[in-house]
Amino acid sequence: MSRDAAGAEAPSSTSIAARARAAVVPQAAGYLDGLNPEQRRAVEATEGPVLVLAGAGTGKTRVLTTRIAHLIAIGRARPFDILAVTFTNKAAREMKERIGALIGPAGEGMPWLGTFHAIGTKILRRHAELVGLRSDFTILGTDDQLRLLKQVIEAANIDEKRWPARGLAQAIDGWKNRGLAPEQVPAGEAGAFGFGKGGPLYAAYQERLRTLNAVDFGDLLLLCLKLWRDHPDVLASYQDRFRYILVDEYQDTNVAQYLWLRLLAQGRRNVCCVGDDDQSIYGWRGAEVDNILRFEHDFPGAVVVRLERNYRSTGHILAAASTLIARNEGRLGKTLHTEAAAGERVTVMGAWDSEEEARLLCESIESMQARGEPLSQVAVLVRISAQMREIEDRLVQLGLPYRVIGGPRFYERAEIRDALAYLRLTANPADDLAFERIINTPKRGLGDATLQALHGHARRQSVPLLQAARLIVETEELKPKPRSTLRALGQCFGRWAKLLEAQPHAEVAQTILEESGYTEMWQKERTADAAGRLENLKELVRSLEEFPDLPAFLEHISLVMDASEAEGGERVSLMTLHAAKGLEFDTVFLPGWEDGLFPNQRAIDESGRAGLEEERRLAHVGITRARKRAKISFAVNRRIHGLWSSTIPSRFIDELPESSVEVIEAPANFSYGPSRFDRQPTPFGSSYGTPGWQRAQANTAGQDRFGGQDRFGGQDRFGGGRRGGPQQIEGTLVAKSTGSPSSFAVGARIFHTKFGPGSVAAVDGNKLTVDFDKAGRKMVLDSFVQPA
DNA sequence: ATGAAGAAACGTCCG
DNA sequence: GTTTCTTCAT
Repeated sequence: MSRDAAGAEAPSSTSIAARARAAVVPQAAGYLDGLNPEQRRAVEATEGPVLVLAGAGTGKTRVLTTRIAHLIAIGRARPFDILAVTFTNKAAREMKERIGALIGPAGEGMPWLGTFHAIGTKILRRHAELVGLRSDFTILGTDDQLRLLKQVIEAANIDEKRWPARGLAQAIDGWKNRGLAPEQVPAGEAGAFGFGKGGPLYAAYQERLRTLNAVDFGDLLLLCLKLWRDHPDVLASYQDRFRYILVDEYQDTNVAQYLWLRLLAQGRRNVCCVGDDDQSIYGWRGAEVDNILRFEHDFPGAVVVRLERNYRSTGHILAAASTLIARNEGRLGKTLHTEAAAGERVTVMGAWDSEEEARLLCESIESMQARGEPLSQVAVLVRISAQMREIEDRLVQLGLPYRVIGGPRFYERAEIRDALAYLRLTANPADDLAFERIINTPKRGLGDATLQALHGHARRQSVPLLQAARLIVETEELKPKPRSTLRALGQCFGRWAKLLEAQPHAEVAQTILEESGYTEMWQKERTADAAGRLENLKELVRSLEEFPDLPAFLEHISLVMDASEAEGGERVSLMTLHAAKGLEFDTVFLPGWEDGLFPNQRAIDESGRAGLEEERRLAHVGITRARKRAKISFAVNRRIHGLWSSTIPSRFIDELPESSVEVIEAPANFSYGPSRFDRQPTPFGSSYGTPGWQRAQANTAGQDRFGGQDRFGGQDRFGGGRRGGPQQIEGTLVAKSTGSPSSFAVGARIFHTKFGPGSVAAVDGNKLTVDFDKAGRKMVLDSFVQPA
């Protein structure tokens, strides 16, 4: 009551009492100020299920954080009564900060704000015994998972060449994403891998995990489900504990996460999901758009709030994005609007090939820089990372500083994983995977033969590898040299473990890395990146200091994927469209809008219309990253898998509203001459989108007059090469790929290891267009197929 | 055990 | 075409 009054008083900050109160609880006052009516509704609808459909740039995080602040401020919940789940650590961190800013230190203690995985871990550690684990279980990263799967496959006597561990990992992840334990996998699917052994292999893998006292990422959720199903009392305690549940990015939840949430939400039913069906771009990772589309059905009586007022982009940008996304059928429907000015139109520009596209794009950035635009407000968003190289090359040439966002993650780097393996093994001598990783890193002469012997010994004595090493050196099984090396290694780990009790763990880590010879290994290597690796190791030791002890650090590191990249600096940002979600920039370049690349052919092949719609959402995400300028471009020729092929402008370009788009002609360039646009599509007002045009385009493309890479050969080549060109280029390509044209004829029956049987629909040199019985139409190289 | 040559991938990527 | 992994030979 009195708190509500305080809220109402807040606007009249002239009152002495209000000012005095604000000095004590400064953030409690006025946190609702500045919310628009819809946002306010989303914040104040505290009871029962709520779905907040938050379009791009509509203040989603603000609603989420204000809602939490509100729940605490009006006394509905204490910080530890609230479960708030996000997908990424970054989002969780951000939310913590913003809540802190709203309600002060009171918000610091939100123990249940975190990623699905972090919270799952926390719950599992408390009840590990109930699902057959010890509470100090280790969490396996992707690389460990793969190594383990390889062992499982070999143990089952299956040819790992034919059935790579990667494929099994994908299948298992897929099952886990759908909440399926080995015995729940549908019979039809279980046979999909390794001559019908997919199911048993999954079971064997889980068995191995159990004996290693380890879990993978999927298990963090799956085992929670098992725990709750087998122990209703435990479930009830959590249902009771979480008075309010909030979920960020609900459109990205997979089935397992959905089940996890639903079990918890069945308690008090105060669940608030925030998301945007138009920004669901992780279907290939198991996300189910359906979860958000079905929310009202799953939670009857749900309040649905739409946030459609956009605070980020100008009118034209919003119009372009909205018109585009309106083509999707599977959506709840929102229309973004803004009070901002119309601003600049979205530009669309064609380039001759990807190299020219990169050049024009970077020159455009350069001139923006000259006009005084900060580079930190410029981003280039590509569909696939392979597009990055050409753009990077160009940026380097022009001397424009840039950074790549979402590159290899810190923890995934080899040196970090090696170092972590040392730390893991010190903390947990039973960590066999860590042992295998470092037994011969740095090289110390312990090769396959030694490892084999160790494995045998470990199995016979049923002890972990490190323990086996200590035992085996007392026998005659090994030759003298490896025996003494191994003895020394075993003693090292014993010593380090003791040291851990006596010294600060960061110092011990430093000692471990030095005494093991690991740092020395990189110091001796004089390659360009060795220095960077040593720097990363230092960073690792430094970050260790932020944790109370080594186990806490190891847990953190296994859950935290990205060491937050050093922000700031005047740099152009380069990233994939996926990595761009949640970010915004004044100017956004969107290159590579070509059918096949974007929308990506594979997405369409594998998921049909759903795939196309996801690609369209990706386009929508791309455009809505821009505050002031969105610049789309495409190339007419692009090298795909090393072969030059002609491309067609993305169908998405045609779907943009003409009134918000401006078609830019590439600046005239000496190497082309005035006739360059003769064969260039004019994106608007012509019929280039028609099948006929596309066929015409595809046909001429087969006989390109000049190969992209030779374009700069000068006017001589351009003028003279017009007639002689085609043969020359064709010849080069064929010679470089296989040496002979395809021996397959149209109509021939073939077999492809990945796609199975099919019949040849078209032949182009050594490229075949094949209609596969199962996989549909695909382009493949003839060297990958054999006669059926 | 280490380097060179050959083969295969090459879609997006969080925890 | 480029990169990365594997395999083979030394």
